[in-house]
Amino acid sequence: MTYTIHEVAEKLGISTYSIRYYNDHGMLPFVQRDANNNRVFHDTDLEWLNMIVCLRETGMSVKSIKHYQDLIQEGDDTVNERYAMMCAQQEQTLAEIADLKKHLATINYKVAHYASILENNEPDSFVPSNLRTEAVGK
Amino acid sequence: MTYTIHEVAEKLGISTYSIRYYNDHGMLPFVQRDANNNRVFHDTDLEWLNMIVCLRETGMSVKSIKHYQDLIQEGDDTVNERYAMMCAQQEQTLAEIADLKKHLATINYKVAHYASILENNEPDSFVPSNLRTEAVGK
DNA sequence: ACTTACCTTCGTGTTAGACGAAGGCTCGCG
DNA sequence: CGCGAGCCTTCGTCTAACACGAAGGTAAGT
Repeated sequence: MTYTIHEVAEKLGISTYSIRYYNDHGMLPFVQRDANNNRVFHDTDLEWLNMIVCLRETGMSVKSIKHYQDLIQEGDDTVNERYAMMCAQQEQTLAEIADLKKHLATINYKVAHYASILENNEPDSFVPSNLRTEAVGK
Repeated sequence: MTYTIHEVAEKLGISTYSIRYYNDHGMLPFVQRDANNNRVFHDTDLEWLNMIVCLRETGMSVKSIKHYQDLIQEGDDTVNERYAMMCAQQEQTLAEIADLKKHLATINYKVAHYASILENNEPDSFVPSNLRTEAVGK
């Protein structure tokens, strides 16, 4: 099964620009071409692209992903480093999730605050400054 | 209690560049100055900065945060819109957490994969291509 | 007097693309 | 046969949200 660049873009929810970008920057090597020089994507390419998307969305830089890809090319001697990279990514992602949850709590508080104002039709201004009521509660 | 820009930067874990940037771009108005024109931050400023950090880290653009700040300035008529903004942010953050968790599962899989290779001292290459073994398993 | 810490404006660099322009293939359609 | 569609290339500009250095200035602390 093969795919065009547009099919891949739609399947993975990314733009054709990004795909070309990843390909041009060595993160997605071995993409074949047809007689007209058009990129031809196989399922393994899709899997790799999926991994790229995963790493990007968890905050890994393009440069590091390229390095990771290079390590894979270099073979089994690099398993240690690859392992370390994935562990680091794992930790970082856990930390980011924790961070987001903390921020979510703040946002939830704001939502509740506004909801109560709207429900009670009770204007927010029994204190002089808006700043006061807008302060982030504990 | 007042703080210098450096104290605030350290307290909130952001750079003085960012603070000046936020201040210059209208997200953090009302920051006072002393006789030497140095910024003087009060606790309400810290609270606001904290909110800015929260919104930024959950993906809101500087432009939108500025808009949110403008809405607050405009007073109680804008509570509806502010409520909508926070709800949107809430949803978006929930979605991002879900996304990260999904990606984390992929990364966990990789970590386990490498860990098993390293534990068994079993090289990864009983198949010809590295690509095969590097493919993201379901 | 000197260092330090702050201020200003100006300008460049960075990342990860998004996007348009120009120029050039090739395919299928009428 | 000519057309448009879809792909390709290179080149180049644009964006967000800062990061950072330079230059030039003020003011306080030692």
